Amino acid sequence: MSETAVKEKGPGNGGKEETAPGHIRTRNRALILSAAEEVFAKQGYRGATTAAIAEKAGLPKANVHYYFGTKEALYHAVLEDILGLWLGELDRITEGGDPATALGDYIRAKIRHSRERPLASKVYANEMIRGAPHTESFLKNELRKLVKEKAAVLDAWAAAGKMDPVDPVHLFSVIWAATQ
Amino acid sequence: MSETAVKEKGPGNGGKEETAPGHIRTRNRALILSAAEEVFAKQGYRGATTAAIAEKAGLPKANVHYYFGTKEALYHAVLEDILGLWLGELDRITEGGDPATALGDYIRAKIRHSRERPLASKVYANEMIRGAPHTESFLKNELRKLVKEKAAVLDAWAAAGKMDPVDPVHLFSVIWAATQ
DNA sequence: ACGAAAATTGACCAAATGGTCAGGTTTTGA
DNA sequence: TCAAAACCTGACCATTTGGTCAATTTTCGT
Repeated sequence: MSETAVKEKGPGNGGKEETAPGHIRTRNRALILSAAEEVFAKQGYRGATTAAIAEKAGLPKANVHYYFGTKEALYHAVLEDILGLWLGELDRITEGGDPATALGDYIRAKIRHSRERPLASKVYANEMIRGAPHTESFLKNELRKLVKEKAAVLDAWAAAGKMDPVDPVHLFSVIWAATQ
Repeated sequence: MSETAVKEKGPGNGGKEETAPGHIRTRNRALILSAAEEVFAKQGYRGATTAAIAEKAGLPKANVHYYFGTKEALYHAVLEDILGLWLGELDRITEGGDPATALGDYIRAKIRHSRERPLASKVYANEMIRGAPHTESFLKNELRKLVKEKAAVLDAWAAAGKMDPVDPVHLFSVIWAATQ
């Protein structure tokens, strides 16, 4: 066919549109991550298929692999999103405060998150049922920095006699397990 | 090879052994169900493979299919075991008692079950995450009788003004969801 | 406008998996 | 003892699934 009007592309391109550099990458990754969260939540890791995720994202399967490589890596990315969000709430925990109050606040915030983003919560519930095979590696790598910060706070509290010493990784695991 | 001693069979056959009629069937089904519960618990429905279940049961895969037909049917049987156990505890719920006490007792018993048979609990946790696709059919078929009995009790309580009327299926679903 | 980089995707694989089956062995009941 | 029923299982098979690739188009920086 002779191509007369080959303009018109993906989703509703009116006239003006963002022209950011990595724009497409950003949008598609978000699209895929969102779809993946939903499918992983409902089907579990093995139950989720890259094809299903791709369809839900409105993209061909090969595109999913283009952006995330493997299913494993995609799952990893989804978990990173979730854990990052949950750990982000830890900002409020500082040496100044008191452990009981701070942790109480944190747990409340965490429960609110579970309500507001139930899919994320379900993904993590599945992860825990399987024995949380990725979580430890996470807290010791990607999120190590944040964990170390908060570990310092816990240590300070313990040193000040405000609480018993605990392993932060273990503490968060328990909290997350309890707030499913 | 010329076969000299073709005796010796499956698992450790010493000398004397049970001779019940359906003995083999009973033992192997139990073996498979137990293995299946473990694998379904840790891997979820899709994650569980019939090969893994067979290996854990110490039997060839074809044998698993011989006894249970399909993976779906095996999963169904595992769920039936679990739900039967949980509903069995309902014996204590009779019209004589008082709703708050009886349900309180039941919930306590249910929580104890979760502690004593964590695998069963995990299987059901997975089932609920996926939206409990089998549960409704269960309560309306295999376990219908028991459910109807208890529904009668609940109705009697409601009629006697001891409690608000509720749909029993919904009530149990909520309790089970809450006691994960 | 133009070449490089990024993005897209249909067509393929190899491996994994649920399931089948025919032929053989063991149990069981009479 | 003997035939029927139950049991066993290696070898297959069809489908599904994660993943790859090369050819093509689109976007981007200059």
